[in-house]
Amino acid sequence: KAAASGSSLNPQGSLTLSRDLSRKTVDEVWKDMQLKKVTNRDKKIQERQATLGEMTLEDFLVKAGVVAEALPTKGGAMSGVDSNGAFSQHGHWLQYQQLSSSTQQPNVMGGYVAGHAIQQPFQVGVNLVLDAAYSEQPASLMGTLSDTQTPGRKRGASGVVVEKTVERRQKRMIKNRESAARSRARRQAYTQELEIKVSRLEEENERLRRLNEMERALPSVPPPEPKPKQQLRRTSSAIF
Amino acid sequence: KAAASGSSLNPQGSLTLSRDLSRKTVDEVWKDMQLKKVTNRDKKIQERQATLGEMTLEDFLVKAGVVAEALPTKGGAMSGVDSNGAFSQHGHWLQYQQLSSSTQQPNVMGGYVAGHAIQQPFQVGVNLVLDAAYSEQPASLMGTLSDTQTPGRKRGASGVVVEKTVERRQKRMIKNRESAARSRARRQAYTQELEIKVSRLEEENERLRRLNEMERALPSVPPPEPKPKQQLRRTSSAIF
DNA sequence: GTGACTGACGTCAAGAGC
DNA sequence: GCTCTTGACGTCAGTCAC
Repeated sequence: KAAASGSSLNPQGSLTLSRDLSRKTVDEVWKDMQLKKVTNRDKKIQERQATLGEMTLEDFLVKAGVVAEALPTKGGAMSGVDSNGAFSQHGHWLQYQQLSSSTQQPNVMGGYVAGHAIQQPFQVGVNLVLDAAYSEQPASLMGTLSDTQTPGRKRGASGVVVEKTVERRQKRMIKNRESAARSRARRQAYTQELEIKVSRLEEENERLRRLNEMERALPSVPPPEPKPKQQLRRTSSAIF
Repeated sequence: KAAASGSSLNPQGSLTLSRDLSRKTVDEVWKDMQLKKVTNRDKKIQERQATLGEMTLEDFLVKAGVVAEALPTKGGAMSGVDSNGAFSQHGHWLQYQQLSSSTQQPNVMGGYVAGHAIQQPFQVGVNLVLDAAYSEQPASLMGTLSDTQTPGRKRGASGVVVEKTVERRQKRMIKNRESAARSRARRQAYTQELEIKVSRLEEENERLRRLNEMERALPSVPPPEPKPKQQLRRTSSAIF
């Protein structure tokens, strides 16, 4: 295993290629839709169109019933998709995510479960999530602690507030997304550069070593041409 | 910007530390829950909205329906939760994730949904997921489409099938997670090594260069001390 | 085909800098 | 306070090997 990866690991002049370009097409989209992403769309929707749509989600969560009203966006949104165009380009639209957490914060909730752990082998734990939480919390057990966060206001105004919060958060996310991309690119460049540097240095090193040896052997002879190229000195002579 | 990052970018002997250990627990979970889950949840939702009509609804429906039947587990599951106990310790059970895609493939999709979770042993299944949310949808608008796709078998068996699929997928995910971690570690080590190598080479290079120079100056003298440090000679004599 | 590895992305949480 | 950046993680898709 390691070996295999090794090669790729030390690619020296490597890759990264077919990335942006040939991205996805149907499947991707599909996938996105399916998995998480589906989300995105929303995002956009929201983003731009925002308002309604956005809310909607929220609402949805909050109260499913309510929602009804919002959506007529439908198709439009879709097409609109790119509207924002920030980068529509081909691919990925973006995704959005959801919100969720919003309200809830760390602690509170208490419960919750899960945790989880991580790595290694096994564990499995399970969890389940429950989510209901959000929507409904009639919830069973957990309700216990919970519920309630957002003590005070909630329904009435909350919609608005929430919306705002969500929007904001989302925006941040987008920014961060871009930032991450930049960062990644940078890092990659850095690594590549390191590789290059190493090879250059190694080479140079070898050369020096050889030269040294040579010099030791026959002291008198000056380096024939260490760096010929360097030598092209003044062509026309600037006249200082 | 770049500058700032630069420093971090070229850390030379750097970090990476608190990694495995202090992992998370609650939050992770939380997050996952939130995000994905939610997402998923929304996913659905949105789909609708967004695309609107598209099938999502269907999914929804389907799912919902299915879910309902399949998993009434709800609470039960919850409690069951730890059953496996791998380690319950305090926390973590693990997360679950959801799923979505499963069956669907390109085309048809079927819907599906939800899933859930679990782990290992047995699962009991359930997971519930989310759904409930959905559950509700008697929804207004959507009822429209309808139900049913998945021509062939569906209800009856599907639960099982789905569950199986999900389980599998989940397992894969875990594995992949671990693998990714390994890969990451490896890569990091690689980078670090590169950095070290570069600095070593640079140093060596300098040394060689100097040596060379020296040698050129006084040909006859053999290398006085290639490695001065080694020599720590007498301190006090410095009387120049 | 199943499993491992990895490139790429997105997300989050800390931290730096303003 | 804010943003931007980055380390770390998880996820997905694709590849290579068994």
